[in-house]
This record gives sequence, structure tokens and C-alpha cells, in this order.
Amino acid sequence: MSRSGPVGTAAEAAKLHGMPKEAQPRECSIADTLDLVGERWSLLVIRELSHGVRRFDGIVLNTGASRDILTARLRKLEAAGIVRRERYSDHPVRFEYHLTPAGVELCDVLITLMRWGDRHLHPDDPPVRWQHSCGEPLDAMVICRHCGGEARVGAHSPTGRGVKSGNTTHTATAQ
Amino acid sequence: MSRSGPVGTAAEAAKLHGMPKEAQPRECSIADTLDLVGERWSLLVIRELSHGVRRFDGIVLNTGASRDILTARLRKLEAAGIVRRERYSDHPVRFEYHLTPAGVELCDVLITLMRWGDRHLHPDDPPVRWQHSCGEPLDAMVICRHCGGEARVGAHSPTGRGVKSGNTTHTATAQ
DNA sequence: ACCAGAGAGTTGTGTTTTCAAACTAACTGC
DNA sequence: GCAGTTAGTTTGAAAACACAACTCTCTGGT
Repeated sequence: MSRSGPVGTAAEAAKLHGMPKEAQPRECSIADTLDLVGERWSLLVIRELSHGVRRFDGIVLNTGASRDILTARLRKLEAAGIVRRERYSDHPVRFEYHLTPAGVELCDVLITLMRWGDRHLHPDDPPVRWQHSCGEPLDAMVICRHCGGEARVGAHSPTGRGVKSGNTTHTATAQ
Repeated sequence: MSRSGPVGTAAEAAKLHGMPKEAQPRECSIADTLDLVGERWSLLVIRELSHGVRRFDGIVLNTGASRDILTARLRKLEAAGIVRRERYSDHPVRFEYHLTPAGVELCDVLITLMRWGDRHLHPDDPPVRWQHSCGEPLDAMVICRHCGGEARVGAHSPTGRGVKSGNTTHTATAQ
């Protein structure tokens, strides 16, 4: 496998003997986003908020999450600036939850997850349809802003500091 | 999650007295897709495969997943038809992993996750850029196939059997 | 005044998953 | 015949999760 030259010593040490501990995960926005939102329930919470369900018990009911976990997730999403917690009553102190603009942007992830599930898990009876503002049921597509073409075509070639050189291990071409 | 089962009166019973146990999660392609792919590491495995890393140790190295978990994830993704396991050597039996077409379609999810992370977590230095086939660095957008407009605009209104009626609890309007 | 119930959690107690590192097994190349 | 590669298992310990029950503060009915 590719003598990748003078890399950082972590990877070297790692491959010296059986890779005991030193994995060197990529720097990557996907991983970083998943750290915030990749746990069980988090994205379903965002789904509920985007559907207009704003109260604790409503979210419990519609997702199936247990209440303690839901508390933890809401706190984490709030800390990440994805959710805003707002008091709607003072006498019994009560809160409801809203998506922040950053949270609303996460709906793109929900949309692509839903499209995949509709196509591959429910090919002829999507359980939910989202109506787009144009009036039609939403059928989503991810495109490149520059050329307008479908984003996922052929092999993409990643570049940047999160890309290591010698790890593709002689299997170069696309799928 | 997503206990579909014989629905009917569960929600009714649930909201009648204090909702002791009976949550009734929505039928939903988002939840169903997350059941397959929503665990930690699963999407990072798909990221690696989409980058052309096909071997067990390469995936361990680049994701940081522990080996036993990776084994479990790969088996699950294979069972779901997202990943194909292919023998590339017989004498020491060795395998490598590929994305199936269904797996390739999941790259849309990765792309939207990456875009969110780039915008909100690394506003001025994305760790990785994906080059689109048009030559430009990919800047993705989710659109509606019908009208070509951005998918996530204003409030969407979900319809279908996965939508329950009385759960929005008097908070009606959009975000 | 009294009780039921909503709402938003917290607490306590088990059950599962995950983790990290070590170990196995079957080879290759020198 | 030994170092090294590859693809996993195994093994305890740690973290996450599930579930029911409980709290605390009101509101609304009788």
C-alpha cells in the first residue's frame, strides 16, 4: 500500500503494528454535522418542529422518543443553535420549541432522507407527501448551483485539508 | 423505532389518559431511512465508499469507528441493499465493499449534510470540497423537480397516511 | 374546596449499544 | 520462518437508551 511519504506520525504509528489505537478520522463537515444531529431522534425532532409540532409531549407522541432522551436532545439542539426554546406561559412555566434559521436549513437533509426512503422503502405508497409552495407534491433533487445539473453524477473528487492522499488503496475509479 | 403495527385507537387511548406508554410515532420515510442509516458511523461508511475507500481497514482508519461496530454496520448496510460485499481474493478470503445504486443515491444525504456543516460549522474554511462534474466546486441546493424552485421555502404542508390531524396543538402557523 | 388533568420535565432502574484494545486466522513476501 | 497485511472476533467496562413513575405548577369543572 502506497508509501505515503512524510505524513503526520499518527498514521505512521498506526500502520506500524496492527493499528491498535490510532485511527485518524477525516476532517469533514459531514462528520461534524452528524455529531450534532446524527444521534437517534435528533432529526425526527427537527421533522416534528418543521411540521409545526412545538410542544414536548407532542414531540414525544409523534416520534416515540423517551422523555429523558428528548430532553437531552432538545438541550443539545438548542446549544447548537438549531432549536430555540421559548416561554409561552409564565404562571406555570411552559416552553415551546422552534427551529432557528439554521434548523430550517436542516430540512434539506430531511427532504433527501425522505426521498430516498420513498424511493427505496415505499416505492409505491409514500406515507407522507410534502406539498411544495408551487402546489405540486414535492419531488426533490439535489443540484449544483453553478451548472444546475444533478449534484450526484459520476465520481466526485474531493479536495481540501480533510482529504488524505494514500488511503484509496489502488481502487481508483467510480462505482 | 417506527413501530408501525396495527394502528387504529392507539393515539386515541394515548391522549385519553396521560400518555403512559403509548406513543404513536408517525409512519414516515425519514424515520424508516434513519432506521437503516441513522446510526453513528453508517453515513460515514457510505462517505468512505463514495470516496473510493473500499477496504475494511481503510474505513476504520478514515472514520474512527471501532472494528466490531464497523462489521455490524457493513452487514446491516449489505442486508439493506446499500452496500455490496465482493470477494477480491480467495486464498486468504478477502472482501471489499462497494456502494450499490441505492447506496449511491444516499450521497444526496451526504451532500446536504456537508453543505449544512460547511455553512454553519466551518463558515470560511470547508475542510473538504467536492468537485462537481461541471468542474466547479460543488455548492448544492435542493430543488423541486416540478417548478425548479428551492425545495425548502416557507411552510410545507404534509399530507398522507403518516400525518395525524390533532397534534399541532393550536400552534398553527409556519416558523 | 376538591379533584382531574395538562404540561414539562426529573428520577430511578434496568437493558442495550458502543468502545478500545487485544486476540485470531489465513495468508504473502522476503 | 518471521514480519506484515487483511478482515474480522472476543472481552470487559463505559455510555446511551427505554420505561414507568413521580414532581411541581397551574387550569377548569362541580
